[in-house]
Amino acid sequence: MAENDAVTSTEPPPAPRMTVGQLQPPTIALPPRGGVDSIFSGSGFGASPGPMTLVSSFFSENDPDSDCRSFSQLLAGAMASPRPASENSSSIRFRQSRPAGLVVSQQQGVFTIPPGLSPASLLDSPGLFPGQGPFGMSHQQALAQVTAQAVQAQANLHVQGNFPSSLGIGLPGSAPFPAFISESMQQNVTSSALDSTEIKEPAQYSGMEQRSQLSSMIVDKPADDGYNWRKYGQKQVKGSEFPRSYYKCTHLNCPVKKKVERSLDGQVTEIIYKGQHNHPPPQKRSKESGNSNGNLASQGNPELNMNSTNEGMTFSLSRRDQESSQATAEHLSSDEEEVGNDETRESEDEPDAKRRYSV
DNA sequence: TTGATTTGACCAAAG
DNA sequence: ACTTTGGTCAAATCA
Repeated sequence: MAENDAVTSTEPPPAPRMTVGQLQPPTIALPPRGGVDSIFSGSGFGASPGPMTLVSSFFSENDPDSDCRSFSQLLAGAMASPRPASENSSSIRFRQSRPAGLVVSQQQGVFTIPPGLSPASLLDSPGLFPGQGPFGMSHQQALAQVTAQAVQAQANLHVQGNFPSSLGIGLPGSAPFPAFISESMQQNVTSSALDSTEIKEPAQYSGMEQRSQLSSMIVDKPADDGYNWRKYGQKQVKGSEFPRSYYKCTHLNCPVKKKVERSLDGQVTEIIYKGQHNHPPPQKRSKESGNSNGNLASQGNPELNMNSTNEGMTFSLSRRDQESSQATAEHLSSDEEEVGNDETRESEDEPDAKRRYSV
């Protein structure tokens, strides 16, 4: 499965995911499938506009080469240096990247942002920008910048209504984003902007202010999916140190599923949504609201990343990841060991996959 | 007692 | 065609 050295644009039909980690150009390639379209235009409900929009906006907007630091760029910087394509492979992604550093999935096409995450968290998270950014700015600054841009993008989206998807936060599962955003986005969701495989958004945000706003927003509403999920499986993914949990939307006919990877601490390293909700999110906080994936974010863990793709969105990055990333950045060469933190310790203790994460 | 979670096994897809 | 890995199922367990 890791073979896509190229961009995930051609990810498998099921759930194309975009990962941020990629050092690739900010452009996010969406699956040919129009998943995005479908998502947005498809079922209006949960179909969430993807957070990717948001993210994508920053990424795509900024050229990798351009001076603007796009999220991806920042990430890239954090990652230290782009790894060979082969490393980008999903399998490796975790190995090196994850523990190492950004949880941000290195999967191509998937880009992650802290999901429940609050941008603030993001900012705080050293993982993204270990030490100092390549650009000379501290990772926090970089994050701030990125966040600001993201926020801006979101804001713009809202206003424009074209971008609905970006905030997709409404996402299928629910986006870890601020509820209000999610809702708004959902309402505004339109497929127009998302039709194209590549989503680009201008990132012209002045910055800090927005960032503050965004942060506030996010902080206020950590990520709540708003949907109820039932766990139906868990598996240790090969390149990952953390197990992946599989959830289904408990709604009657809702086909939506999501994969959540959590670190030992219970922090979500990555969340991938698959499918679209056929129903409106139970806005009331169901038990799930705080639990499944969203709960992670809700839990207040600073770590969250979100990736959205046509059908699926991925959220990743966790505090530990960030931390790890930091460490990783420093010790890129030692891939898995980088995570010398709790997780590592636990991992060692329970090498096997079957560890349970209290959810 | 019911529903959710856990966990090993099975199946399918991809390499 | 085989091997590996991811995803899902289903029985057992727990709350």
